[in-house]
Amino acid sequence: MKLLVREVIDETLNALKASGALTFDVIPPYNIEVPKNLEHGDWSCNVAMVMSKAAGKKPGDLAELIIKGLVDRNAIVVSAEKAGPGFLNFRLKDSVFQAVAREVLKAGLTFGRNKPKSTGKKMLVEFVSANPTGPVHIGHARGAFMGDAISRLLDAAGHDVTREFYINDAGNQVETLGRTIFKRYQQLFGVEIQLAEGEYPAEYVIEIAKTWKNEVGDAYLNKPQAEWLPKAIEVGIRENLKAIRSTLAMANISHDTFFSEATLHTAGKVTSIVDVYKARGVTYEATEGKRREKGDKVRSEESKAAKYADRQLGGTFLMTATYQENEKYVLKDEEDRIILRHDGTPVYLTADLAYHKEKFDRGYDLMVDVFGADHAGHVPRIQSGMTLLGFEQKKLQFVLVQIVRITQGGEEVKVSKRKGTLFELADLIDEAGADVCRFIFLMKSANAQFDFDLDGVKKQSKDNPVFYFQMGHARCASVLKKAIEKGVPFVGAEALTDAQLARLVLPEEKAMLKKMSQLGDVVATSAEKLEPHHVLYFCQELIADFHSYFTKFRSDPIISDDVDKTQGRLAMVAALKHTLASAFGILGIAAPEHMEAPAEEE
RNA sequence: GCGCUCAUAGCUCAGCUGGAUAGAGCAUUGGCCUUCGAAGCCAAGGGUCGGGGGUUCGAAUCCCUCUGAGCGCGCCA
Repeated sequence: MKLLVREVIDETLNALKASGALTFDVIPPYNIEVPKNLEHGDWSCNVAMVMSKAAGKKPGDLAELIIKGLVDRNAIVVSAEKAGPGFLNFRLKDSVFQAVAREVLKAGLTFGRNKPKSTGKKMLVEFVSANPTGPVHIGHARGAFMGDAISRLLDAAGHDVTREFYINDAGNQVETLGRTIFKRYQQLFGVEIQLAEGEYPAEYVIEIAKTWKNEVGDAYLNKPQAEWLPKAIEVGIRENLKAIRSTLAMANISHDTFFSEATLHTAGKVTSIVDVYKARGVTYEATEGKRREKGDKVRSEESKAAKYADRQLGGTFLMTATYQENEKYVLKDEEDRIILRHDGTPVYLTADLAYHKEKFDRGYDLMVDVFGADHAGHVPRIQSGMTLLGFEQKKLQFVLVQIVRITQGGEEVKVSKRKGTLFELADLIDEAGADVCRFIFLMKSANAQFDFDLDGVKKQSKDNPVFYFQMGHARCASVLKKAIEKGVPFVGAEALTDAQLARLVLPEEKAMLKKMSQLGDVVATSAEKLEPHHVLYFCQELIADFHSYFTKFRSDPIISDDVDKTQGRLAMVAALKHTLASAFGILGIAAPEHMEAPAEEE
């Protein structure tokens, strides 16, 4: 619908240019939007204000010129007016609104989406990537739902999307896991054990030990560490990943690929990336923390750098901060980062750089990393590292989800893996339902910090906005069902006549049709910005309009004795149902046909 | 101390690359069910968009500055 208006404006401007009435090079980007105030027309355009300078005319004069010379080949415009500082306000024929219903019905559940993989662009979304040392807990939840929704959004925008989970299955943390599992394994044979600082006291480790014992008996009980440790790690990662996947499945989230950090090491990709950097001349050797930094940094005495100073023995550094082009710093990082310790072993960053190089080598048009805000400091290092390899930085984008504070009874619930007091995502979904959890996380933009109130989501009440949404869809379904019961089922898009559609003339009906027509735009801009919440708010407005319409015309119901009017209105309801279902699919929440009445609370 | 993110109604949050009178939900108050779902609707109250400068036809939106909050600042991952 908006495109039709754009067509009129573009053609008008070109015609004015051809006739010499107007001079400009190209039409600058301008907006066509829905005015807040209905009196300002159906669609409003700011082109006259935007073009004012380039055309050398006042916005008002330009607007009048456009209105006078309007080229409306499809005859869609009823009126065009100049308003305010130079807005162009258009009113369109009813038939243009009515056509939206037909368009939606034709597209069905894919309305508002581009054809799958039609853009030819390959995209990778990495999200969750929880350490395989324990279950998915509530701290991962926001990133998990966000990453999933972004994937669905990019998919709906017509891109070829791969969802990836990066498994940190190398390094100290999985070794600690392995040691803890072995201790629990020993314990199952009556050995007295004592967990060390940093080891995992939680229940699930005992379960893993039991599984292991069931599989191998006492085979590893008296073996040396060199034999039991790799085995314990293997079992631990396997079992934890199994649990992670099943939790994600509960949340309606799935990944296409699981990428193992360990394979980077075994394939030699971690050491080889160091060689690449060395060959490019962007590394240097330094000792005892004598790395280079931008300016003089003042660190507080309690900083971790000071705390672990005795472990900082120097090694090979990458110029993530001090690399220069034309004697200017071009990278965002603040200090250079070590990539090889003094004994030649790589650090976590080194593997992560190798991982991101791997992603670039796979040839994606866009790579998205969904991180928690506590990893924000990691971003400039990876960006710098990729720039130093000559990769295009804007192909790699980071979505940082802010920390979620979990509260219950007004008090903060701490999420701590180490202490075994973790609040698992699986438990939350059990209690609140997957759609509710997903919805609450997707309601906010990634940048917004917020408190997640456990008491609120557990209640099936008005605190649960997802019910409002699903009710909107269920109500559409209910109306269509009622029509069947009353013997006047909706005839369907094919049999629907223009005369029937022409009965959709109420301002409320036109407003809903106009809004429906915008789903494609909302999806496009949301995908562009990697912000799923716009789709959610779009649904909210549409549903509010429908509820309001439904109530207002209670005495002039959708289903009446007037057959043509009934069919016209049913067409709109069916279109609305498809629009909502399509949008819900992009968000990943269910579109139920029916909802149970809530339990009465006394 | 430095960096990132943020500050909008009593609370939780939207506000699209600057646009016309700043919105929604919850909460509060008052209305609306003999009819297609009242998990709904209508109405009211509630705002110097954290403070101050700047950019221009026009700023919640862009720039600077101050204040306040969260996160980060390890050769852990």
